[in-house]
Amino acid sequence: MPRLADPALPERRRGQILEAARACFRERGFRQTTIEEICAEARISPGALYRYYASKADIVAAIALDARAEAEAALDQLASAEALIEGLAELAGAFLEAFDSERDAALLSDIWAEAARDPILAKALAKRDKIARERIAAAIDKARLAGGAYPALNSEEAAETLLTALEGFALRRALWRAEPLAATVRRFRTLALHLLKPKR
Amino acid sequence: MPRLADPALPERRRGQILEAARACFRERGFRQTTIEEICAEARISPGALYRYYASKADIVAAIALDARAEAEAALDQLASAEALIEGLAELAGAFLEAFDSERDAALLSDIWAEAARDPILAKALAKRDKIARERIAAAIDKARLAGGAYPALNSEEAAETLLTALEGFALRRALWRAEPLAATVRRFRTLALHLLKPKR
DNA sequence: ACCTGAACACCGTTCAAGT
DNA sequence: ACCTGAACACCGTTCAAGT
Repeated sequence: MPRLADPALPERRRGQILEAARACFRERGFRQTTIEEICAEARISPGALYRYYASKADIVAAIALDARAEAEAALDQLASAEALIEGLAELAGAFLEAFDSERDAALLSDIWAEAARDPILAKALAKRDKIARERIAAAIDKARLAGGAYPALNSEEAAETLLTALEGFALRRALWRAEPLAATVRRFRTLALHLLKPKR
Repeated sequence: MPRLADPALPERRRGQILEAARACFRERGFRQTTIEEICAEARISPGALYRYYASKADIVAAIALDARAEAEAALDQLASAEALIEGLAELAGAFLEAFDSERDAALLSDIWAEAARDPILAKALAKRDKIARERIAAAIDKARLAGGAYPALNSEEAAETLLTALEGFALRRALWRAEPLAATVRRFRTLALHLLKPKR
């Protein structure tokens, strides 16, 4: 009987559960998959699962934040990008791709629905959103010095408008998946161009 | 015992149920309200409710389509508007307002989450979306003749981008409700201006 | 033809008991 | 300290029985 438990166990279990949940959600969507199914996939009992996550919603929240973090890796590229517009287009591509596999589409709207009634998740999303907004605004300000953006532009506001449109595009793809991803990126690029750049 | 039943009854019952559901959703959100609560509010039994709606999801779908239809009344104003940009701003105001009361915020994301897995609802939303897109594109084309829009603009695509951003703005308000409605409308107006108008 | 409401099925969560 | 799995609570949906 060890006096100290394996200190890595909790993290391992949480990862194990999240991986299983992701697989199930992808297969059947958030509402259709049961805790029992996640448990089976993770080879763990319900009681054990609830030791590591307080609720099913808590599991979606964890997945949601992971997915956002992944998409935001593209923010780094933005800072070092030569051209603002191209950098933004790449950012859009990364974000759209992160939520584009067959079933993640439904996950995207589930996340928002969940956030609408879970203040903790909403706050966490808001925090990530703020980071993205600031980074984009900074990139706009930097580009402006080189004449790559309207001088009079409010960069904070423009950044938020771009993020807003990006979420909107992602949502549409989730529901209707009409066009190839590149076409959506091109639309976003056009928007960014009109919104930010003088002349055209 | 009448040979023919009251032919207005079904429609009356459906309205009665929808009204009750709306009240409950507004109060507690979609997932938190139970069928039993809707039944109590509508003064009807569960069995009777299921005679008129196939499922709880079916009820949200009906409310969703109603709300959209209401917001789209503003499309008529758009056609007759003197100035394109002002017309669009009014349209945005109407749409945002339709989903802006305390609890309708959550309803908005519920609708999308529901549509992500209910093809019937998704199709119905797509149909309404198409109508809005075409009307906006027509307004852009009309304004273009008077020099109110880029000559080279793809009006269909621009219309879709505007709708996309509008949905994105509505979603953000639903989650964070940071700013007054007029501020969001102003953001949307700026976007429309940059996207559509030559010069600025 | 329309309705009632008890019963059913399902699933998220808990907890007494094990090691 | 960590786990199991049966039991509980809740809720969407159905259906036999009424009028």
